[in-house]
Amino acid sequence: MMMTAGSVMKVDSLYNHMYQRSTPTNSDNPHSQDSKPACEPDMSFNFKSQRGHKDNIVYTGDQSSSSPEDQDFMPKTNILKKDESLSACRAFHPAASDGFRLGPFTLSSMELQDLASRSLVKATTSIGRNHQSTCDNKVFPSIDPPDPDSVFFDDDSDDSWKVCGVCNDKATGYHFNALTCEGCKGFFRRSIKNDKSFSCQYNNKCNITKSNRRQCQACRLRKCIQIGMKRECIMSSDQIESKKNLVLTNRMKRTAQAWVPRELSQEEKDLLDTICTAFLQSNSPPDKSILRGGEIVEKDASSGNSPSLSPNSSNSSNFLDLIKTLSSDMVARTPSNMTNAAHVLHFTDIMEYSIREVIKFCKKIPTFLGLDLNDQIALLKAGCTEILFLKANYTYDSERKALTLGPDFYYTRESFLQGWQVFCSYII
Amino acid sequence: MMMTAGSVMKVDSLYNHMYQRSTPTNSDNPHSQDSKPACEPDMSFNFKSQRGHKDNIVYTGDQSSSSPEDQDFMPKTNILKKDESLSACRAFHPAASDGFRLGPFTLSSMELQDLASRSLVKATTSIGRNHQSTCDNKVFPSIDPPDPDSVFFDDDSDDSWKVCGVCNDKATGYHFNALTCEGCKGFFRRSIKNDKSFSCQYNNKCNITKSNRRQCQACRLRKCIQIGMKRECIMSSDQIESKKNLVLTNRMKRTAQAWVPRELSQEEKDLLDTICTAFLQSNSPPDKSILRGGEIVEKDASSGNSPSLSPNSSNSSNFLDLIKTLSSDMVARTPSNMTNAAHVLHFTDIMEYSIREVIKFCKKIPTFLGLDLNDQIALLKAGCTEILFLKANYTYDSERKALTLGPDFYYTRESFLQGWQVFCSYII
DNA sequence: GTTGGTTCATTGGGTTCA
DNA sequence: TGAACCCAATGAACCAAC
Ligand SMILES: [Zn+2]
Ligand SMILES: [Zn+2]
Ligand SMILES: [Zn+2]
Ligand SMILES: [Zn+2]
Repeated sequence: MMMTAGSVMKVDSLYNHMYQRSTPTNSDNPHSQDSKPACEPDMSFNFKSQRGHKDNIVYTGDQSSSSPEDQDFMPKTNILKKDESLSACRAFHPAASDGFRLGPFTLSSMELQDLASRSLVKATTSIGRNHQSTCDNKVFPSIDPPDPDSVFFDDDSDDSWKVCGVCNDKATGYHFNALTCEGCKGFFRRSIKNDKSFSCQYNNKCNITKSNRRQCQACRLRKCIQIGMKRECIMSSDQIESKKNLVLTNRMKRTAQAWVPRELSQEEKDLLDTICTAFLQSNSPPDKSILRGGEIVEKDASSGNSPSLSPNSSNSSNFLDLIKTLSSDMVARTPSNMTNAAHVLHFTDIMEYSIREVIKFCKKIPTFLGLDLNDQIALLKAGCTEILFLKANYTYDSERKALTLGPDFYYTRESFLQGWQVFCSYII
Repeated sequence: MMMTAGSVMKVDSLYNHMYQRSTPTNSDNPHSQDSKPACEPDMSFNFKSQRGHKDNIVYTGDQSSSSPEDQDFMPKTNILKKDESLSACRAFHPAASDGFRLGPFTLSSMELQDLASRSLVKATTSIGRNHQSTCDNKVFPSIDPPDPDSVFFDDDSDDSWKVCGVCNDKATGYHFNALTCEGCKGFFRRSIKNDKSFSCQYNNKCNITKSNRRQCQACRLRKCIQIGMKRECIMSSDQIESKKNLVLTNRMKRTAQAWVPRELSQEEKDLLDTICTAFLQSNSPPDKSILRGGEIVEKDASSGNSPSLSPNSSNSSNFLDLIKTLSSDMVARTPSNMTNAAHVLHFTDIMEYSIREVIKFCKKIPTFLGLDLNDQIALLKAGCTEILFLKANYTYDSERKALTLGPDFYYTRESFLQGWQVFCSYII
C-alpha cells in the first residue's frame, strides 16, 4: 500500500491497513459485499459499541485532519439514514425489495430501521406500536451493517456497468460526457453554471464515495473533470433562454393542435343538438305582466330622463371610468321614489324571469336531470351568469343596439345606465 | 313581489327559492340531501392529520415566505413597505436613481434598500414584542413523572430512529457527521469554534444523558468526538465570511427582482403623494441662529485649516481605510479648545435640527399619526438614520460636491473630515 | 431510450435570542 | 444553552427534444 500523502494520510492508511486485515470488507469495491460473511450473531445491531471501538483506534492519532475518506471505514454513522438504509435493506435480500423477509415474517424497511435504533435506546417508555410485540424481545440474527457506498442493482436488469465515475453511486447515464449519477450530474452543472471554486480542507486527494461526496466539493469537482466531464456541455444562459423559447413555442403549438377543428363524434353531435334545442325552447318571450314597471321605465327612457353622459365617458370603452362618472353624478339627481320603486321592481322581475328561463333550459337537458339535486343546484349557481351572457349574445339586436327580451322589451345602453343610476341611489 | 335592495343581493336565496318552486320535487328543503351523515369519522381524521409528523420536524414551512416579523409589521403601517420606500426615494431625487453618493462613497440603492428593510425588521421586533407564551409552567398530573432522559416520539412519526449519539435526546439529523440533537450540535460548534478545552471534575467517564449533559462539558465533548463528530465540518471564519457574502448577494438579487417596475395602484400613488408632500414640507431651511458655531466652522474650512488628506486616502473609496488614516493623524493636530467647542456645538445643533425635521416629516403622514405613540417612537428610533440618508440624497449638491442645509449651510467632504477629526479629539 | 434542464422537498450548515 | 429559525446545497423525479 502506497503511503505518499502526509502524516495525516499515513495514519489513515495505517488504519486502512489494519481494518482490511481484520475485516473482509473492501469498501473500495462495491461488489465485494456479496462475499461478505454474516456477522457473528451476538454482535446484533449494537453499532454503538462497534463504533466506539473503532473510533478509539482511529482517533488516537491526529483527529483534526482525518480526511473524509475515513468514512469509508465508518459507515456506521450513516447507516440509519433513511434513504440509505433502504438500499441497504434491499441488499440484505434482493428479492424482497420492499422489506426484509425472515421465514413467515416480513419486516418493512421502516420497521428494520426502527428495530435498529431500538437497540440503541435503552428501555424507552414506548408508545404502543403495532409491531412492537414482534420486535421487542426477538433476537434476530445479526446483520452486517451495510456499506452505504455499495451500489445495488436490480437482478433483472443488467445495469451493473452503470457506475458513476465520480462517486461510485449508480449511474443514470452519460452526463456531460461521462457516466455519472444524478447527484454528480447536478453538482457539476451547478458548479459550472455558478462558476464556483472550492478548496479542499484536506490535501486534495479525497476519495469520493456515495456517502462522502458531499463532504469535499473541491475534490468532487476535480474528480468530475478528471473523468472527463466537460464544461462545454453545460448550456450557456443564452442557450437556455432559446431552449426555453423553443419549449414554449412547442407547447403552444401542441395546445393549438389540440384545438384544431375536428369532426365531431356522433355522441358529441347529439349532445350539441340537445343543448341547442333546449336553448331555443327556453326563450319564451316574457309577458308584460311578468316584467312589471315596464311602462315607467320605458317612459323614463323615451322622455330623456336619463343620466346625461358626457361625450367623453359615453365613448369611453373603459367601463370602470364610466361607472365612476355616473356614481359621482348619482346623488345629485335622484328620480322620485315612485319611479325608483318601479325601476327596481322591473329589474328584479327581469332577473327572476331570466333565471327561470335558464332553469327551464337546463331542465331540458337529460344529462342535467340525471344529476343529484344538489349537484344541479351547484351547477346552476356556478353557471347561471355564463348562460345569461351567452343568451344576451343571442338576443342582442345589433340594429337597435339593444338587448331584447321578447318583442315587448328592449334595453339600450342608456336604459342600462339609467337603471344603474337608480339602483345605486337606491342602495346608498 | 317587491324586493328591497338588500334582498336583491341575496341571489342565492332567490335562486333556491325559485328553483324549488319550479322543480317538481316534494322535498321542502333543497338542501335536504345535504344532510350527509354528520362527520364524526372525519373529525377524528382531521385531528390526526393536524398533529402530523411535521410537529417534530425542524425545518418546516415555506422557505420563500417572508419572516413572521415582516408579516407582523406590514399590517401595522404600510408607510415604509419595502418596495415603496425605494420608489419614494426615487421620487425624492430622480437624478440619483443609481444610489446615494457622498463624494467618492456610494451606497447603491440596493444597499440602501437592504439597510432600510433591516431596520424595519428591527423596529418591528421592538414593536411587536408583546406576545409571550403563557403556558410555560403547565402542571402535569403527577401520577407518572416522566423520565427526563427518555426520549419521546410521536405515534405517527417514524422518527424513532433519530437518537442523539451523545445524550440520547431526540436527534434532529446528522450534524458534523453524526446523528445528534440540536443541543449537542450547538455545543460542539461552540466548543470547536471557540477552541474550548474542558476538564472533567470526576474521572472522565461521565455518562452523558439529556438531563445531565450540561454538567460535564469535558465528557460531553469527548463523547461528541467519540461518536464521530468532525471539527472539519465546522466552517472556518473565512468560509462563514464568504457564505455571508453569498447570502447577501442572493438577498439583493431577490429584492432587485421584486422591484420589477410595475404600475402603481391608486392607493400606492396616494401614499407616495402623501409622503412626498410631507417630505417637501419638512425641509424648512435652518436659520443661522439655530445652527450655532457656523461662522467658526466656515472660517476653519475656508482657511484650509482642515486635515491634510493624503491623495491616496482622498481617492480611496474604502471608507474604513480613510477613517484609519485620519484617526492616526488625529491626536497630533488638535485645534484650540474654543474652536473645538464651536465645532461640536455646531454638530449637535445640526443633529437636533435634522431630527426635528424628521419628526416634522413623520407627523405629516396620517398613517404614522394613527399609530400608538410607543410605536411612533420605536419607528422613529429605528428609521431616523435611514430617513436622514434619504434626505442627504436629496440635499446633496453635486456641483459643489457638498451636502446642503438650506441656502446658508453646506458641507463638503473636507468639512466632514474636519468635523470628524474634531469630534474624535473631543471624545477621546 | 438518451440526455439536456427544471422542480422542489429535504438536509444540514450558521444565527438568533429568551 | 438550545429551540426555532434562515438559507444554500443536494438529488430524485420529472419534462422535453432528439
Ligand atoms: Zn456520482
Ligand atoms: Zn478534498
Ligand atoms: Zn445530544
Ligand atoms: Zn466528566
